[in-house]
Amino acid sequence: MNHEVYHARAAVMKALANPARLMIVDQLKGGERCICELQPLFRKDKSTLSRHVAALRKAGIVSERREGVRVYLKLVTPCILNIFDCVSRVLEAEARRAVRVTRKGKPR
Amino acid sequence: MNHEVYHARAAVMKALANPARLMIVDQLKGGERCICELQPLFRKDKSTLSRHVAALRKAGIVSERREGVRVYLKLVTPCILNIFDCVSRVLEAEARRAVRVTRKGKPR
DNA sequence: TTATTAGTTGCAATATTGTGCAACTATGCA
DNA sequence: TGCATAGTTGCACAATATTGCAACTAATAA
Repeated sequence: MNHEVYHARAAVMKALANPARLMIVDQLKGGERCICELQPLFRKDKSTLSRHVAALRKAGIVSERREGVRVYLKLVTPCILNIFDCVSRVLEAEARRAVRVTRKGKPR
Repeated sequence: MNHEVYHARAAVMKALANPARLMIVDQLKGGERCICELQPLFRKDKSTLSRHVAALRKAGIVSERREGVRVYLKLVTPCILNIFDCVSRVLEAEARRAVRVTRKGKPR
C-alpha cells in the first residue's frame, strides 16, 4: 500500500472528522435535504455551514441539486452511514475500558 | 442525535484522518506489530511516530502491550478495517465523476 | 555501573482548520 | 426594476495539528 492511497483515504476521513459535518451527514440518512433545512440545526453562521457543505462536496461525500433558490444535498455513497456502527463500537470499548480503570484503581 | 455524540464520533474519525495513522492501522491488519517495526516504513522522526501512536491510543483505536524494551500494538476494534471499503467506494465514485466531467467538457 | 535499544515528552516553529463579518452571486417574485 | 431568500467567497483572526530537535524515561544486557 503506497503513500498516495493513505493520503487519498485520509482526505475522505478528514471530511468526516468534524462534528458539524457529521451532523450534516446524519441529517442526510433519510434522503435529500435542503441546506436551508440544516441551517436551524446549526448554531453557527451560514457561511460556516456553507463551507462545511463545500468540504463534503469536495471529498465526494455529498452531491448537490439546485431547485430554484434552494440547494438539495444527498449522500453520494450511503455506505458512509455504516461507518458509524464501527465508530460506536470504538466508543463503547473506550467506555468499558474507562469503567475498568476506575474500578481497579490506578489507570495503568 | 445530540451534539456530544457528533463530537465523540468526530474524535474517533479525527484519529483516522491522517495518512501516517492510516498506515499504522493498515500495518496492524495482520495482527500485532512492534512500534519499532513501523519505524522503517515511516519517513519522519521517531517522536512524530510516537505521537501518532499516542493519538490512536487516546482515541481507543489501538492498545499496547510492552514486551521488554518493545511496545506491541494491536487494533482494539478490527471493524476499523471495514471502514476503508466504504472510503474506497467514495474514492471510486469521485474518480468516475472526474472522468465524466473531463469527457463532457464543462464541469457544469 | 555503563551502554544500548525503544519509546516519550517539552518546546518552538509551521501548517492547516474553523469561524464570523461583510460583501458578493443566483434565483424567483412583485 | 427592486426586493427577498438562499447560498458563496474574501478576509482576518483564533484554535488545532504536525513536525523535528534535544533531552528525557524504561528495560535489558555487558
